[in-house]
Amino acid sequence: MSQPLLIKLARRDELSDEERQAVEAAIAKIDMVAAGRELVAEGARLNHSILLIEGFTARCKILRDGTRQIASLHIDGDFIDLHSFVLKVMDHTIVALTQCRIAIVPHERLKLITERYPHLTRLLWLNTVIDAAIHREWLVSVGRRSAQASLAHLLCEMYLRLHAVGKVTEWSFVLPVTQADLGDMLGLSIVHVNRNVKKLRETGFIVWEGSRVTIRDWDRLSELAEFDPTYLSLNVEAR
Amino acid sequence: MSQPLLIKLARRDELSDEERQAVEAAIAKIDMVAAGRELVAEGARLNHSILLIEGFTARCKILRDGTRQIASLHIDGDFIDLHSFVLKVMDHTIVALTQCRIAIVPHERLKLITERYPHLTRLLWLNTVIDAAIHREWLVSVGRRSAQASLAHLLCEMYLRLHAVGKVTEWSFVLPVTQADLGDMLGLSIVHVNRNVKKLRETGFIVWEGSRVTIRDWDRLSELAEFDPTYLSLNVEAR
DNA sequence: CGCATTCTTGACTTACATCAAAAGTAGTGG
DNA sequence: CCACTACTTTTGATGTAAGTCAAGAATGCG
Repeated sequence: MSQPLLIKLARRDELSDEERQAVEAAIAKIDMVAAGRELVAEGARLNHSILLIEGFTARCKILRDGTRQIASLHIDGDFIDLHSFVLKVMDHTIVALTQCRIAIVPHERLKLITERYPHLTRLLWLNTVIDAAIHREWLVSVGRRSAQASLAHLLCEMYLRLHAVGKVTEWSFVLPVTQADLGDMLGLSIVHVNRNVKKLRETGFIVWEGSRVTIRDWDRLSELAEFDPTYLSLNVEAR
Repeated sequence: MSQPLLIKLARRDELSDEERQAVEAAIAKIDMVAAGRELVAEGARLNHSILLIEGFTARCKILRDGTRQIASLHIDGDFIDLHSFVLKVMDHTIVALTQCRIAIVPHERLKLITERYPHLTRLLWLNTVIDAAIHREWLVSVGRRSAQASLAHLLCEMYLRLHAVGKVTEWSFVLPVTQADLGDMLGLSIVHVNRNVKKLRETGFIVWEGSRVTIRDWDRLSELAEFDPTYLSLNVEAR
């Protein structure tokens, strides 16, 4: 149960021992990857998927003029390119924001899971559907929320997701992203991010020093962000 | 094979007769829904999924102040809330933009498919993963593309998707959305949409009269949009 | 210590929003 | 078939959130 993916899955539904073993058995090998490295390249044709065991990665699309849009952030236990199992050709890039420990899972073994473990298959499917729900929520931020509300929303999301895998202590967590990265997530310029982080700090709802964020007033922060955690599906259900 | 979902699946991988029958057998009943009606409400707990047989629907999130963000548009053959099969509680709303013919598919029958037809399960899974890819592409539009490029990108996407289910004749298709809807898709105001539709018309790459769009210069339109169709996975592969 | 990022702030510009109102289009019913 | 209403499209005038350019300060790293 050191495997954070198992923690993550067990947050959504009960897992049998057999299913836990099936997940462990799917892993072919473990690798370390340095910060800044590209884990998956857009256009690549893959025969394995990557499971993030520890670290932060970003799922992004890069435009011709060099600007980029980050579509989601991933943390311990996220099956970051489970997509490639059915997509075959990747439509986006995945980069490591920090040093990462990853597990390589051959598509052949995932196929076996779909043939033998329908319930586990549904839970993995759920994982990709939650990713889509996160994209939708980000779309709302970029399209309709103010810069300040978008930042607040991101902090609420990361707090809950990190909490779910045990990476929060006393309302405090590490978010190793630069303000340039934040701009690429929220569709904003660096300067505008900087000014709105400042405004958010001035509310006193959070303390944000370096890469450490501490939430001081969850109620008012989530109110400001109009945050509703439903999309993260953080409840145990028979699925 | 009247079922447009089967056309859509067959565009991505070969389907056996048994699988085709399994899809047909999953349908419990067919309903008609009037334009403007809400098909699925945010927060609803469902025990069936909806397959769109004919019509246009929008997947959207509604904010407190009444503004909304549309996260994707759906057409004939889209399994519009297959998500709910694993999510259980919906995080967004689905509205009918036109009159729609829909099929009701009980979750019980989908569960049976996951137990008996692993390959068909992977194809359905692929459907939800393509939805996520569409969200990502829209995120790029809203976050990083100009209003004009975003509009052009949307037209390219809808052209290819409608083409894939046989709803295009000679570069021409019907897109029954108002400029207010377009604003909600691209995170823009009605006025700004109107001005950019005008600019796009002036390029001569398209003709857009009422709800009918005709593409006159695909190369330059897709160039303007920086459109890459990879994300739609419109190729047959063993999945 | 020196170099490279990242953060911060100021000055100025621009894409897009808001407000307002006219003109076009479509559906309804008498 | 026309009159009525409701919605949609279009345009102008003006305001504002966010972008760009630039440069100094802080931070971190070899």
